[in-house]
Amino acid sequence: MTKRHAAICPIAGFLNIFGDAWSWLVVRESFYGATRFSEYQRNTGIAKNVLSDRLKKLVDAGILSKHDVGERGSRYAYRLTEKGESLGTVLVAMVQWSNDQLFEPGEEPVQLVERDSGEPLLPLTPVDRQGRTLRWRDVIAVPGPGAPEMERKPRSSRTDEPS
Amino acid sequence: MTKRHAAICPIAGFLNIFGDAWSWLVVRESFYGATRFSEYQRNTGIAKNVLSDRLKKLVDAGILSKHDVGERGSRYAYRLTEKGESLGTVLVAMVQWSNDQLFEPGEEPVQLVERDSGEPLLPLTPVDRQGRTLRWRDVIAVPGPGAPEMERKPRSSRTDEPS
DNA sequence: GTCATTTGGTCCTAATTTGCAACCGAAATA
DNA sequence: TATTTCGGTTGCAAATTAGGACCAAATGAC
Repeated sequence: MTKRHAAICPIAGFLNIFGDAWSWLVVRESFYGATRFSEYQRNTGIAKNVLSDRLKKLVDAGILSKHDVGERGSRYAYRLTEKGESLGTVLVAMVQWSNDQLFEPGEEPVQLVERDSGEPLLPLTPVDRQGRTLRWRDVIAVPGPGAPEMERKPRSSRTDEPS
Repeated sequence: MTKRHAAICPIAGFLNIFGDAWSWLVVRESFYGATRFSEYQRNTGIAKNVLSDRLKKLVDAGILSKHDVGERGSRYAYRLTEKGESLGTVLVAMVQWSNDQLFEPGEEPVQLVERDSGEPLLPLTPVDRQGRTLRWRDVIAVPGPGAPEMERKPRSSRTDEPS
């Protein structure tokens, strides 16, 4: 994928890496333990040429790393980097949203739990520096230190042209 | 977008709605306060026919609702539904990841803060039912009550053919 | 040593999706 | 009555995707 979105916005930056039908499914498979080309292909059904392209791009983006494993033939393993592992938050947020909004209670195909106890996770919740739980409606986005000179009005808009 | 991913996985379900270059940017604009066709178009640079298509699909998916606003001419306003508002968690997770991994410290273009105090949010953190903070590496996905009969081995794989 | 098999791709073509520009109808406004 | 604005639709060229054929390297079987 060519860079489509101006990188002046964290969401645009995120979508430049993951804003297509397949890249995030590859990330999911990596979290579920897939490492091999054929494994990604079987589990996602993605076309080989597209998978090849996506793996290259995820490696370029520093999400996955590619390792030569000396088994018979030319074999490689893809693994999540630290940068890739740190996507766990986003993955969990997506799974919780889908479980809540896309499936009936009791019909969730996947559940998130603590490894040892099997305890389910509570919904992710915003917390401030004092440790106080916030309501989502009280969380807002404001221009950060690296914001372009023309600042965004709270809850208003500004341009984000594709390149 | 036709349904590409089998809906047996929350991530696949999520990507069936948001797995393209533009839909999530429309969601972002909605969170930032955009309501009008022309506003989405200006702020994202998306082509009109594609925007028209994406808005229809987001309305169909129950993420946005379309309202006839009786201003001059035929004018409509799109607004996030409750289902749409509940995507805030995912949006925040994405923004936090991007700020951490895509920008240098001090270069973040957007910051998440508590509305009244201006306090920055802490990173989203998993918590169990006892209120204990968990480490991400201890959070795992297990088959849920609606899992297909063949169960997924922990951190292993299973098929997810596109339709 | 030779043959077959597996993995991890590349290449080609057809179908689909996108970007872009032109056009259009309804309602207000001049 | 003519003009403007909004929210689209339509048509076309360009880019991207899906699907299949093909292929090289490395091993194991014979």
